[in-house]
Amino acid sequence: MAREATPGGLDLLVLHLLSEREMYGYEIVTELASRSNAVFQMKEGTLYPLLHRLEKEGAVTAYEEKKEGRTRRYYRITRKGRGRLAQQREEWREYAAAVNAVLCMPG
Amino acid sequence: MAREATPGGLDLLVLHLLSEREMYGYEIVTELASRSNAVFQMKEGTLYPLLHRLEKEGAVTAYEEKKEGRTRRYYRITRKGRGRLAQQREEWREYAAAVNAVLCMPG
DNA sequence: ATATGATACATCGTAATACAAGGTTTGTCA
DNA sequence: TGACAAACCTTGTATTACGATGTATCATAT
Repeated sequence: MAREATPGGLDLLVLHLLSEREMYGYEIVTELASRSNAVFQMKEGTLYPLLHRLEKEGAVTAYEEKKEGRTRRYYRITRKGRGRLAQQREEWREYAAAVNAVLCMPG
Repeated sequence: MAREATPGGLDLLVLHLLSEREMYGYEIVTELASRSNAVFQMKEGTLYPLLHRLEKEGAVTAYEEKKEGRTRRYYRITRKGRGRLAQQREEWREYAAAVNAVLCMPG
């Protein structure tokens, strides 16, 4: 299908969380689980490569900080990242509507 | 994430169409495009292997028929296929709700 | 008469994605 | 002290959808 349609795009979820506040990797995993009522149980082997990729692409920046005795790597969304987020949000909306249309399900 | 959650599952869309009536491959492609307002433009390189897999798994059966001068391979959903359809429909519903929950979007 | 494009099937190689499995360090609590 | 949670990471692997390409038949336009 249209590649952009792939809503497996975890980018969308991660970028959205970071658009609300800075977070570190492990926190993203737990936050996703809690907000989705445990539907999303993102694995670390999925998240960390994803964050590194987003950083390389300039959608997020990162810095390390020691907090509560732990060294954490915090991520902050960039202007570019916000642009992508808006676009992916729209793609998700379109995709979901299309699936529901095919299934004859109400939005 | 949860593997089952992957709504990239085109199986869902294809099985749903076949649950309404028998269809042949090429028809599925055009039907998906028309119902989704051209959001879904499934490629033949995607569909045919998918149908073969569904057949091997016993979710559909197939038979060839000459109609309108063309030899077509029609697919019919099986009981097993209907079971899977119901399950995937539920998974889609759950997945979409979870995404919307994370994004703070209304259903 | 012939060329083009739509119909209809198919396969093969490739890129992206998420995961499983494994590993390290530090802190907390029994 | 030992176990477990927090927090980061990498490598290999399976799945998925796609691009490219191929074949054959039929309709339509030139």
